[in-house]
Amino acid sequence: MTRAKDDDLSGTPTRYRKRATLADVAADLGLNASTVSRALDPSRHSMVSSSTRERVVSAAGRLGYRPDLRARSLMTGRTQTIVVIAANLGNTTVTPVLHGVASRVAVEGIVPIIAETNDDSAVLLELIDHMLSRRVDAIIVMGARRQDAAAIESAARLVPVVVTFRPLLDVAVPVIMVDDRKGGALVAAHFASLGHQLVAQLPGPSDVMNFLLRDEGFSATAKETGLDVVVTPDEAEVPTFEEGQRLMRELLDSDDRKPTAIFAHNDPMAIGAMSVLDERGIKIPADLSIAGYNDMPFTAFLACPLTTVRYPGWEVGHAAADAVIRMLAGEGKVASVCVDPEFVPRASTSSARNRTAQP
Amino acid sequence: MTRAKDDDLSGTPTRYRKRATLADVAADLGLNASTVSRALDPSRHSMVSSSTRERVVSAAGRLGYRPDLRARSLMTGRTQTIVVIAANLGNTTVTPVLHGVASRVAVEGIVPIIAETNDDSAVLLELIDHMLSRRVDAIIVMGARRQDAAAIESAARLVPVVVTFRPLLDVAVPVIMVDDRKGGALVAAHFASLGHQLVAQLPGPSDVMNFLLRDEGFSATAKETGLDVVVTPDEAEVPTFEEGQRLMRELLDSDDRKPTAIFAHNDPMAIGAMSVLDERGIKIPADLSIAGYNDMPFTAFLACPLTTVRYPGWEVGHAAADAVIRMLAGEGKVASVCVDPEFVPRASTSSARNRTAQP
DNA sequence: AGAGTATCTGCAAGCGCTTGCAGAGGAGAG
DNA sequence: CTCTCCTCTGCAAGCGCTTGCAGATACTCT
Repeated sequence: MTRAKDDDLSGTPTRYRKRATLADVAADLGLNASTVSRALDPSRHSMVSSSTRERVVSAAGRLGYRPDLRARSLMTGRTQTIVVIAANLGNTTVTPVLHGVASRVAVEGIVPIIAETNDDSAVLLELIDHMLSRRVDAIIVMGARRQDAAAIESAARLVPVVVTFRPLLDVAVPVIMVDDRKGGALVAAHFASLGHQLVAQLPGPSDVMNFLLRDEGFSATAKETGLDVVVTPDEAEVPTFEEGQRLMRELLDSDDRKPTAIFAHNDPMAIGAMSVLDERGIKIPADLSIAGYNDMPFTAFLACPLTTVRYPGWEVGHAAADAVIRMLAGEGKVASVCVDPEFVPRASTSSARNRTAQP
Repeated sequence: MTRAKDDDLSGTPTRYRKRATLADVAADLGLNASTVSRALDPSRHSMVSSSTRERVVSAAGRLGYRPDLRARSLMTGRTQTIVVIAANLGNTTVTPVLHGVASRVAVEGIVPIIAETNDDSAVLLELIDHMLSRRVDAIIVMGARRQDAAAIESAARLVPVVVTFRPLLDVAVPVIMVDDRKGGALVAAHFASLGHQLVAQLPGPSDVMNFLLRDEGFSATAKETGLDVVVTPDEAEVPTFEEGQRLMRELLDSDDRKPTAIFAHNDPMAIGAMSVLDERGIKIPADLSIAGYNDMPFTAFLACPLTTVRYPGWEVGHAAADAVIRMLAGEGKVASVCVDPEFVPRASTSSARNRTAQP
């Protein structure tokens, strides 16, 4: 590999302009690079006479000078970068979190960069490693599974790290989470209040805390309110539309007693389940009530508007960013945060009273 | 500002471990940093004896050494980074594009980083500037508007830049686009084939090429097939659910003749329009046919499954990444690409024959 | 045995920036 | 007029890495 910058390009039709350096603008003005550096930095403005400052600014503009952030960060020790690592950007629930993060870090002059793991632990590890090599100032992990805890803690010895979106228990970093246990409880309480007696879940993968907690909250409240829960034989490998279909089919095809209300652990799974019910001519909510989780966009406009639980993503992202920024500022002990979800009843759940006997 | 790295942290409760450098592992082994550097780089492996190579690898592991990519890139001239700047990550259509990009660059050992403009030109310019300062190797712009062309061309003099997702005409960089003109034409042809005679559009903002082209394609084919098009008084400022509602209301409330089929320029607008129709008791497709654009997830499971046009996002992303990578490789003239969209008929459009007279 | 050739390692420069220190020059005080 | 102090600029080191070159071994061949 030759020294790419000048050589590689020289023979090719497309040429990219060489970038002006601090030394270039200094030379242009017969100044020293250090003076130019000071003149261009607002916080060191005052060390330079206003006349040279003006000359520097104009020359920098003329030459199209842009500071090289790599070189700068090498000296300052800060890259002014934080990275948020998401499992899957296609998940509409993550977007508000990203926006919450962006809105918090923007005021610090920090640019968040985003990376995606495709929900693959191996990719997560690689990405963490890569970002450490890149010397990002902090990491927000949005897509962790339980087995990732060790890697996260190890990264946390090097830079501030927080875990959010998918919480982890017993991890030695701040966790910014939504109270999914309460979310699950809300759904169970709703089912109970509608008079259901036999209900079931379409559980997401239990190695993701969110789903485990939804299950716990749902089950606990079901017990308290005397709701009978059909144990679902299987859980989704990934919490998707397709897996929702599969689980719904399994439930329908099993020899178990048939529940009158179903709690799908997220909206895509609920919609998958609804598509199966539609196939089989089972009416929602007349024959079967169904609730989802997350309040995805447009869930209000499905064939049957979906009862769900709103995930307060923006708030979560904001809190997560706030946590890493405080850690960056040297604040010693940064606390974990738990945000409340909000129940959103719609038409897909209804009273169990006038239900016909099970087929 | 003091030298942050060591000083700032020293007094605080949280301490972050100092990172091992090449010099550290060299010192540990009594070697020179250059030897360690060579031992750790697969492509220069062979310049170093296998015994020292093993010692180096083990010492590097023991000390937790991670190369500093900033410093490396300063020497190599490549950051191995490309950035994709999207307008809005909440738009589910962008995700497949991102995945297409990622899948193409991964094989080059390049990590794509993602940034978001919130569809704000000022933010786009800032972001481009920032990424140039960061010395990213290339930029993929996914959220451009017409007025951004100059800034994009100016960036393109420094690094490879391609424009995609929202194409720009007359911009001196490769454009990877979907043939939205054809997409619009497909919808008009569909309406004509169903026997509609009077139709209308809910247009997206015309300073975004996609919408302009959809309009052109739709209008041209409408003319060819003898379709009469009600001129919509207004266009959406942003192509959202809410603007879809607003435009639909305007159309319904105007004194114009009432169309029997509507082409909303994207799915969220179509869904907004549907919500208004639902409010007013207008049945889809019995009273009014409606088509959207993009084939967002779950549009098949709306109250009325939506006829739409699939946006081949993955293919677009892949092609865009391929273009910048070829530019990076010094390939002179990289061509623009135009990918075909795919028509997806569903239940929201139907024959106009047995339509009642207009109210 | 001596010359020639691989093979391996070290040296030092330099990527583009920041920053402590020192020096030049001018202003103000005595 | 001298001494001090302040303002402004330059010098040089160094952040952590790569890389051309040179030197030191070890190995082959005649």
